[in-house]
This record gives sequence, C-alpha cells and structure tokens, in this order.
Amino acid sequence: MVSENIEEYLECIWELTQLGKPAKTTDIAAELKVSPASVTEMVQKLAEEGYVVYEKYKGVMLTEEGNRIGSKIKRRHRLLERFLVDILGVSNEKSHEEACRLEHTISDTSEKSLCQMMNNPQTSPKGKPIPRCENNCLDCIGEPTISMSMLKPGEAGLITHLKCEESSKVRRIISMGFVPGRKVCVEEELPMGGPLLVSVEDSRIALAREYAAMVFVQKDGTCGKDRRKVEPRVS
Amino acid sequence: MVSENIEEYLECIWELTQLGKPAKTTDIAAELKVSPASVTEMVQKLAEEGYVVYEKYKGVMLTEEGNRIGSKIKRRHRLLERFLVDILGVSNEKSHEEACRLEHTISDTSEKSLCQMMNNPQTSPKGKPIPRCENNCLDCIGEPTISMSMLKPGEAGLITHLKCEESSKVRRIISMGFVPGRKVCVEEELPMGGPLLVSVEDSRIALAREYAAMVFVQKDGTCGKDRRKVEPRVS
DNA sequence: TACTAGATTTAGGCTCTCCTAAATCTTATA
DNA sequence: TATAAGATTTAGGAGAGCCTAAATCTAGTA
Repeated sequence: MVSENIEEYLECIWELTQLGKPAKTTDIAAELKVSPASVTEMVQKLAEEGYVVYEKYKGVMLTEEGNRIGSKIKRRHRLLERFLVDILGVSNEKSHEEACRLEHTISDTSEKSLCQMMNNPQTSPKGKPIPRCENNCLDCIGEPTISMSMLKPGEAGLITHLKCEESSKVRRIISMGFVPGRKVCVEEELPMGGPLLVSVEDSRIALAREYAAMVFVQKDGTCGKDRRKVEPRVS
Repeated sequence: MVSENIEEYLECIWELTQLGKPAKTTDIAAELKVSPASVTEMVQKLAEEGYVVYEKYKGVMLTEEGNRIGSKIKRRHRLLERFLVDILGVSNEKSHEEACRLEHTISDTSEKSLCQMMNNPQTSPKGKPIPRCENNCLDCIGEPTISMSMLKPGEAGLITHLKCEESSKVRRIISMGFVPGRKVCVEEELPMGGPLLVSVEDSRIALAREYAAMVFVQKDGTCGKDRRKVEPRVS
C-alpha cells in the first residue's frame, strides 16, 4: 500500500499531466508547497517503484499503476469537496484543504456511499470533472429514481439520494431519518396541500411536501406489513 | 498544533484514564499496536510539552490541556462511527478503523454539521458515550431543528416536521394545528412537568411535553405581537 | 526479607520526508 | 553561438516516530 504522501504526489502529477505533457518538478513543488529538491527526491523514488516514468530534467509521466492511483485519489478529492460543500455546509474555500486530508483516509465503502448519496455527481463544486471510479461507477448509479413526493399513499420506496440547494436543508432531512438506503412508505397525504405522513424505519413522520420533494427514491412495492427489514445498502 | 500521532496518544490515554487511574505503558502500547519502548519515548515527550503528567514506572494522567484534546478526539471518533454506520452503511466492525483515521482530519465545521445531522447523538454505535464538545454543543443542538419541548417560554419556531413511533399520534398532533410550515410560539411552561402553553396561528393550545417533544421546529425569534404573517404552508 | 518474573525504560538504529546550499543542466536571447 | 538566468538535481543534514536488545525497576511469593 502506498503512503498518504505518495498518494498526494500521484494525485498532483495526475492533475498536471492531464494535458498530455510531463509534469515539471517546479510545478509539483509549487502545488504541494514543498521544495523542488524534495520533489526530485520523491519522484526518483516513485520511478524506482514503478509509479511514474521520470527523465532527468524533463519531467514525469504516470505509469498505468500511477495513473490508477492518481485518478482514484483525485476522484475522492472532488467527491469529498461536493459532500463537504453540499451536505456539510463547509465553505468552498475551506473545502479543498479538508478534502485533501480526507481523501487519503476514507474507505472504498464510504466513497461509494457518498457517491450514491449525492447521485453520482459529475463535477466538483468548482466545476472540475470527477474521474469515474474503476468499475465505472456501475453500482453508484442504480435505477432511475423519483421524488418521494410523487409516491401515492400506500407506495413504498428505497431512498437513493437527497437533493437540495441548501446544505442545511439536506442535513435537516437526514436528521429526520431520511437516510439513503432506508425504506420509506407514504402512509397518507393530508388534503389541501397539507403534509405527507410517511414512515421510515420505526418512525412516523409528517413533513411538508416541499421537503418530501428533496428525497429521491426508487419505487419498491407497497407498504405491506411484511415490510422487510432494510439492510444497509452497502455490501 | 499537535500532530495526528499525538492526538492518537492523547485519545488513547483519555480512554484508559476514565476510571481515574493512571494509564500504564503496556496498555497504551497494546491499544496503539506499538512497542512499549515507543510509548515511553512518546509519553516523555508529551510530559515535556505539558499534555500529561508522567511518573516513571507509575503511569500517565492527562493535564487539563491533554484532557481537552483527548476528549475532543474521542468525541470525533464516536461521532464518526455513528455517521459511518448509520448514514454511510459501513459495518460496525470496520467503522472503528476508519473513524480512527478520519478523526484527525475533519474540520470543526464538519464535526458540527455531522452532529446536527445526527441529532446530537449521545452514544457511538457500540453504546459508548460521546463526550460533549467544548461549548457543550450549544450550536449543534441549536441549529437545524430542535424539538419544540426545548424552546423556552417566549421563543418561537417554524415547524419543520413531526416525528414519533405511532402514526395515530402524528395525526392527532396535526389535528391540533401543528402542521409543518406553521409558526409556533411557546407562551408558558406550566411547572412540575405540566403541559406547555403554545400558540399556533390563532389558537392557544396546552399540550403535554410528551407531545411537544414530537414537534420539531427551526428556532425563529421570539413571540412578539408583530409576529410576521405566516407563510402559507404549501410550497 | 530476598528473589525473580514481568513491566518499564534506556540505548542505539532505522525509515520517511523535509530542508538548504551548492552544483549542474537547459534554454532564451544577445 | 555564447552565456546567463532559471530550472533541476545532488549532497548533507534534521525531526518525528518506530523498533530491538539490554538494562533497570517493581511487586508478588517463598
């Protein structure tokens, strides 16, 4: 397993070589806020270990393995920025630094859940593209979904993701119990645009349609009494 | 700023000294999967820097500052375990290890948002208590949504949702006028755990705290007569 | 009270990553 | 094409933490 530092270097080199040209020592040094001498040293080590192809005075390119790691980390970085900004309400400016630290420590499982929770986003909050995951995100994408507010009384669904412009509202929805992966069931629609009465796990919740509209579900049968216990959706 | 390693040691020592007895070198070593010699070395350093009181061959206790850091990290650890297990669907067994890594890298802002999102939880998934944050979590409890029973007389809030185990109770509360989107105002708390006197739109209602606890609101100023016209609750 | 097993600390070394200063290479321009 | 400015690498060294082996201390038991 490569160290966090090596991941950081590979991520940086990945970014700098996106235009097809070798990454220069100085650029890497500037990006990582480290002296050029340290970069040379590390790059030599990375070359020895087969993560980059390095030609003295010319620059570095990633090998296939280096590219795999670099893009994986960059993916996590941008996914985390989205999560931090859209869901935790961290400011755009601060999200980069925090994502830089978290990207080396989250598990594959968590990465996948975050991806699902935000409906497989394509760009970071700054508009940079999020690299696809190795399996092309097949399991993050899932089935087409509809808003919970579209469910008729008696219909059930599995929560796939939440969507709202304001991070504080997303948090509120989650705090009510609308967590991706859980099963919800619409029990009643109160008339006159009144609230929806739904059940999630062991609670019954009444919430405004405006909020229900932020919860996206995959239709999943009816609210039978035999409602199966919902597994955490990650294997 | 202390290093992640030091945080890890302080967290561990915090845990081991919860019973009031000094933490032994061997126990720390076992917990951190490191040799006893390394622990001695680090503990000497921690003592020099004022985070612990260390007596050779006897063990270590935390100083006030050491305790502050140790409990802060342990809080994050358990909060993260909750998040990983309840929201991201990570397994209970794997959550510890991941939380161990994340606890050193999340920001204060993120910690607060996670706390809000999970309704200021009191225990980890394994049932261990989550230490309070330094300001006693005032802003974690306060922000997105709190139970109406937490409002003080004179305070007002917008109903975000109702939540309880039985749908019949939810209906009953709605029929009293506690509809998501409306503004409520706690006018008086009758003593001895008696009912709360609250107003919703144009009615005054006395309801048991048990019921008040099911109504969740977003704090919204005080009960002035100039209470602004409530938005129609339909979006 | 003396002694030994187990706990703890000391000594000496290692790896990783960083740094500065000096040496060397590249390249733009005169 | 010669040369100097700027980029890059080499050399030498530092700090943080970890380790093993050896020395030292503590406490339970004879």
